[in-house]
Amino acid sequence: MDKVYNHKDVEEKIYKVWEEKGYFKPEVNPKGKPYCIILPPPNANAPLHFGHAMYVVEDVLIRYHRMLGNAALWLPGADHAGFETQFVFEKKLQKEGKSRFDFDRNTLYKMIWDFVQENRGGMESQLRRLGFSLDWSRKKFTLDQDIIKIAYQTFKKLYDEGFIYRGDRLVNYCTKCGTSFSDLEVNHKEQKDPFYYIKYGPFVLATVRPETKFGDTAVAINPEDKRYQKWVGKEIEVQGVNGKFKVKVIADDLIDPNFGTGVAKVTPAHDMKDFEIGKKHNLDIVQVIGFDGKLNEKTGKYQGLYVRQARKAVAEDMQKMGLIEKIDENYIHTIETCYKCETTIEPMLLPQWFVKMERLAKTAIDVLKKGEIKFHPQRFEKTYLDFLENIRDWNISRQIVWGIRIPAWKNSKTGEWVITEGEAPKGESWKQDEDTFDTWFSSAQWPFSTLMANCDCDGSGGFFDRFYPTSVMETGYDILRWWVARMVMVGIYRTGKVPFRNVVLHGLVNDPYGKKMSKSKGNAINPLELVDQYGADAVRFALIYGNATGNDQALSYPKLDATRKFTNKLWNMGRFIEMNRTSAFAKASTVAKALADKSADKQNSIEELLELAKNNNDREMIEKTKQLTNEITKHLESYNFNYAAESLYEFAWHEFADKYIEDIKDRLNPESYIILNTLYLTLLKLLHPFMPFVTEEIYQRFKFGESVMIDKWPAFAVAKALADKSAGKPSL
RNA sequence: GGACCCGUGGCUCAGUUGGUAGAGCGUCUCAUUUACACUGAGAAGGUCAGAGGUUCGAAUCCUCUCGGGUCCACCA
Repeated sequence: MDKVYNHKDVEEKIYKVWEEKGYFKPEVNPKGKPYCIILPPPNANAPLHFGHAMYVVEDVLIRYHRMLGNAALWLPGADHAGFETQFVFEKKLQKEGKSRFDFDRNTLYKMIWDFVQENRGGMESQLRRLGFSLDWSRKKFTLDQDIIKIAYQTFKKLYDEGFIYRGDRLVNYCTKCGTSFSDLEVNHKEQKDPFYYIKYGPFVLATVRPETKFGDTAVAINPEDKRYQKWVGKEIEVQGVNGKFKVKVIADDLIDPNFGTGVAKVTPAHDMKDFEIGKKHNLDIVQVIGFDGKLNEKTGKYQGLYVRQARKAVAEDMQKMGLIEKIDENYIHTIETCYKCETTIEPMLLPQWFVKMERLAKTAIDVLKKGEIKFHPQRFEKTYLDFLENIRDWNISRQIVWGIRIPAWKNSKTGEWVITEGEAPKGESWKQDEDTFDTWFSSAQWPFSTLMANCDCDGSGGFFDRFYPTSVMETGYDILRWWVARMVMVGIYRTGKVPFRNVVLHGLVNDPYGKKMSKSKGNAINPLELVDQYGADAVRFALIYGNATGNDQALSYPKLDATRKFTNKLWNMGRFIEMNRTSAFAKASTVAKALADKSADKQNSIEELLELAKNNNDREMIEKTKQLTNEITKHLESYNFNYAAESLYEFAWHEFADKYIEDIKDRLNPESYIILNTLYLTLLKLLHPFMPFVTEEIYQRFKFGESVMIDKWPAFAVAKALADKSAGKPSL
């Protein structure tokens, strides 16, 4: 063995062998209990960011369970990331002086498809570099035909059972991106805007949006408000910039009598709350802003102006006409913006496909309360419940082409809608809806759709039957609502079972100064650069060590240095043991020599070793290793990865190397050597889920090519040894 | 407006059911050329943000305050 461990000589070579030998497949343990994690599918089009490196937690779990003898399946995939990807692609088009409107739907789709295919391999090879033991033979893409088919079936089932409606409802619309969004995709931002107190018939009312006045169809007050009660039910005449108009005065308790003047104009077509009021009171809905973000023909001379321009123009004209009583210039309120381009969201009346969420949410709440699903750390249950208990219907239509086109056909003659599993209805005059599904609609089905779309090639039944519900869903807490909660709802709906038993959430990896990494800020660090520099094992260990599950962490170079040194320490412990092999047996009997050849590397149970050990320090070390094994097992079972990593680090370095090896140096004999060797191999096994490469490299050198990856977890070995013993098999 | 997280030695963070404060890096002293200088032995360094409470005992539980961050929210 070389003096220094060099990860560059080891990692790619080992990964290749693992993959070629099929070690990533659950078939490695054909009779094992199924254990399954579905990888949160990264965006097929984008390189990995640091969040993805946190999937190391999943690899730790998978490797641990594989060593326990489970049929461990970690299923990879890629997400088409509908809107995200189309957004990136449109930017590229823009640079070339083109726009999406220059192409028809199919051409555009094909162009994005090719664009994604070009970039797709990058993400997969990056996951390999991190050592992730993913079963690549089972990988899926959200736009695979079989996955699409399953999404269609789910949509149809939802439709047939009354969960889907086409809503004439206000949606969050970004006039720049040209699509609507779900409520989750909208950001809220505080902003200072002029607050106009305008004369409105007999009233004065406050508004930030005088330009929507053309769409007013009522004036509202609180029913308890004595000041204005006499006007309720009456029609009033209002002087506007385009002449006089009449509106009704209504009473609604959504109006806060203490806000502004206690009077509000109601513009159902352009305000979420006004829309609610309008529905209750059967008000007309008059749209005055178009999908291009400009005022329309109903606004007279203001037609063609963008909202901001129109606001200014209308306010100035009102000022001239003496219709403004005062302007509060320091009014701070919250506006909605597009999470992608930051344009102010315009609530728009646009028929969209909605999923009724209330009943679905209830099932997802129930499974948590019944304990069928558990969160680690538990505090995230609160976020989950908060979302589900206040859920609103989910707009799943997007006005983009990159995605799964909604399988809904409208009859142009009758206006009737037909939902299918993808095939066009028979007969003429059917036209398919132009919209595609929200990406999260297909992502929400990922645990079951990936498993349904995988057949089990040994003929023992479908993957779905075998691996669903999956064991663990591990992802960043930032997509708990977007993804985890929706997977639970849709999973239960479609299959009758929870999609996973445990949810493990990891935190964000921030830059070394604790700031969120982002491409636009220029502080994003590519995880692969660190893998090059420190080795995958060190990067993996650094992400787990010293950071409680679910907490954010700042990337730390000193920590990476420490973990890299740790890989070298492990290597040199091995080097010491290897170098002393011959000398330890030099004066030994023939039996001992035989052990030196092969049997010294044999898996021994702790109990067998204790029988062998005559030296008290050896006996103590055996006990300590046994304790460590139990401790690590316990920590992994409770998802306390950092405890496990810390215990391993402390034990390996300061107990095993600093004390035990130093002590044993001067008294090596065949017995003590066997103990040393066995305990060291045990340690490698315990470390393997965390540091797969260095442990594998050493293990294979010690065990003549046998792989630690598919060897058994020490606790298992202990139990097995005990069983063998009671069955009368000889020890050693 | 609501919720959550964080505030522990110079820095980054652990601290698992409450039981005399821990790690890595950094600093200082010493040792050794050793399996490993990507080393070993040892040292200094913390009123655990602040205040109050529960308790025999609180970094840990409760209340409040201050500071940093995140998420949710239809006040026109």
